[in-house]
Amino acid sequence: MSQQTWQDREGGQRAASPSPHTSDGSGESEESHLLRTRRQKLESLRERGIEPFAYRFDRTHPSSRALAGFEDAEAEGRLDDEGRGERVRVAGRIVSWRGHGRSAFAHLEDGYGRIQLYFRLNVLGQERFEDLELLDLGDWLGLEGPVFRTRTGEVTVLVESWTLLSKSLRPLPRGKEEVDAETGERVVHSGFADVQSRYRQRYADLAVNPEVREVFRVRARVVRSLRDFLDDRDYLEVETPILQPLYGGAAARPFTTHHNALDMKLYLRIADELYLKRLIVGGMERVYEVGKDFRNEGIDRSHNPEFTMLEFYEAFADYRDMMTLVEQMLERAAREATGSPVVTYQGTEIDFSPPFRRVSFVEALNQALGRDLHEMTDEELRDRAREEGVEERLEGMGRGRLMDKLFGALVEEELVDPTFVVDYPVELSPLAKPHREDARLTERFELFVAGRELANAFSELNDPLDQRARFLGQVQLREAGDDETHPVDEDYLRAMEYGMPPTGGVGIGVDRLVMLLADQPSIRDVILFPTLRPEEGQGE
RNA sequence: GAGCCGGUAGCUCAGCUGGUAGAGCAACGGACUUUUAAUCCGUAGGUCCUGGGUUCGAUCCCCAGCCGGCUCACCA
Repeated sequence: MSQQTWQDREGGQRAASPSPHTSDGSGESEESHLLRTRRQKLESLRERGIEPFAYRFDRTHPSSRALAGFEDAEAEGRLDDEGRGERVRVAGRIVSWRGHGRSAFAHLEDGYGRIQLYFRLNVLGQERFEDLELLDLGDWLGLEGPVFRTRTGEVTVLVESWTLLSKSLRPLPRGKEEVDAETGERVVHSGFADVQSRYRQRYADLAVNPEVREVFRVRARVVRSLRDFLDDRDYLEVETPILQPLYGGAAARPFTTHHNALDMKLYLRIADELYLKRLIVGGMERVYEVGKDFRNEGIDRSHNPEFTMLEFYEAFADYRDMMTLVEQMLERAAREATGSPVVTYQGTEIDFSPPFRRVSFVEALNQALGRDLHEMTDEELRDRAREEGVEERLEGMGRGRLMDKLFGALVEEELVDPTFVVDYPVELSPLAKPHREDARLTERFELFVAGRELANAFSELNDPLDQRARFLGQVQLREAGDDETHPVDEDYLRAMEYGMPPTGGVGIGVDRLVMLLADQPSIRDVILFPTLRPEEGQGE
């Protein structure tokens, strides 16, 4: 928003009828005015010999400890004659300011909370008190002084000296808030609410909305809990390629990129699966990986193009063993993230206490269809999918995908409490072992919670001949027009030919788990920097 | 992708049947040495998302587009 642009406009028809509020070429936007004012303060600070960007500060007390320390001292009668507790050195960002002539109150926010500051002319001296005029909301300050309690009862640092740690040159989009005297609720009078801006400028969102920081603390606890759970069971954490010459392990469209030196096309992985199972072949009996997968598909409140997946594989286990593991793992994650296995998600209680409900894929779908799936032709399935409002082009879609679409349309949203859907049709699961009792099915389960898929697992297919046949079946589907089929991976087949033990494997969508445990409605709320269209003038 | 809702000051939002915009907070100047949504006096700040159209006149009505949110459908 340059001055030039403004003048160009003023030169147009508007100039014919100038209003008293229209500036005459010296005009600048409010935003640039705010920025300019702060830069001028920065210059003034330097002129007064104050370095606006410090190197370090010795903090003795996080705000929370300064508050607690004073209250302890007060309770134990350790305050001095003037009612003051120990001297503290605190540091943080100025988030409110109330000037009173020869004194001023402010609030300082740090990573542990907030504490009030009290500045007085006769404590700081004329010069240092006047320097305060060059401070702004958002500045980082280090302060030293004794802690006391004000007449209105708030524990406060009486500032005896202060150091500017970093000058803020851009005002934070901070609103005002108060606590309702009657209800005790926090009322935000205005704030940083524009969803797009909050994701785009997550730094400002975090700075202004403390509850957002808490979401990401929960996220860290969840991920640590998952790792601890597996580490406790002698799993080894590994890292496998993100850049892959061939993608696989899921039905999804990949991102592609290019390596210049090798002059070759590379894919960003859509799943960790095939590499982790190669490790099982190699004798690493229990492995897991937490990392980003990338799928070149739509974005909505439960899908981000890059997302975090946990996959773990255990030799000598089958999918029933893995169900038990998943139950235990999620119960622990819920407890460690929220303190209870029962969490409230968007107003609905969800209980992660084992055992989870189990329903058969075919039975659940048969019930929803009112017919036996196995007696329906592909064409009947397609017609039914169309009736149920599946709006995709169904023509090239194989039988498996049709069933999956129908299941998604008819059954998934009913699955609120953690529910294992078990024994998927073989067409849907090219990497899963055939069911030991019904060759039309595979030993596979998906876990649904709150109507969304949270985990996917199977008794891993370890017969290389069967695996090759399944891959070839996928090729046929691709030729029929399905663009989310699994490609043939010869290297993976070679690995399996060396001999792969029976193995149970699980994939868990970590972002979605965090959504549940942090009670967040959108995946973007649990990803610090979600994928967004670039701002104007950036990117392509 | 479809439907609904929205885009006005740095932030949060008003703006009547069409007469070229207001408030609170933030900012700036002033008063105020225990305030806490501090208060009081004053000042400044706008491509009303973009482009067309209708009209004497459009923030407002019409059309198209861009961006976002929600709901529905789908890939974890």
